[in-house]
Amino acid sequence: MSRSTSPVPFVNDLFDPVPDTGPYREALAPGAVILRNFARDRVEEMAEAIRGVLRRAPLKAMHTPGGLPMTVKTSSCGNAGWVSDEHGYRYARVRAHGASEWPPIPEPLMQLALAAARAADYPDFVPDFCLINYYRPGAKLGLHQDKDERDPNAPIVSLSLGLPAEFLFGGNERSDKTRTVWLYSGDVVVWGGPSRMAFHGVKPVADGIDPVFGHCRVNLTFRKAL
DNA sequence: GAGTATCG
DNA sequence: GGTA
Repeated sequence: MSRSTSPVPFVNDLFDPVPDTGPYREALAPGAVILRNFARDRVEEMAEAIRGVLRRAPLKAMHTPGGLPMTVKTSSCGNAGWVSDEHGYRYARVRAHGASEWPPIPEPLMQLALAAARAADYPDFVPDFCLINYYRPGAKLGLHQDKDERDPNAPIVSLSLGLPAEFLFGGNERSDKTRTVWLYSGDVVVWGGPSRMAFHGVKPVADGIDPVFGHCRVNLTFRKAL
């Protein structure tokens, strides 16, 4: 009960803890589902894979097309890198002159994305790109759509790691009503079909300590971008 | 346009 | 919600 509404357990939970649940599905919207605890047993493995990517493609603070800095830092792996600057949002197949290629999607991450897509009834999904979003406490992401990918039939697979966060999920228009759900380390959200272009965002992340990630939240979105 | 302020 |  406390887990589904707040990251802070009731005092009673400390004395009479609710047993951890295993993986289960939660409907979010038509075509969209939350796979609770989907990667819970593989969080350390995910962390190690992410560390490997970030060594080769360090996190960077992007700016919006309007020129203002984003609070979230990003990196990329797969066949492109996500770029936001004064020219807009885009996927860059090649890195800046002098830089090596984007690191490939690590195999454990790829396998997790494929399994999650299958569990969410998108069995044909094969991502070619993964965006790494890194949130320090206070970082947030305003309501937006993922609409720069070539194939609108491919879903988005989103893995949450580290500190919990409130995720906003709306409809195809910015003014549509949004649902707010807490996402915890190891949860996966998949949206596609009628929800593929749904507006979504993340509220400012509250400080805390995650046993594996410490004072940060890391979100991975797997996409068919090219 | 994944940001923010301000106005109506 | 539109505009800057």
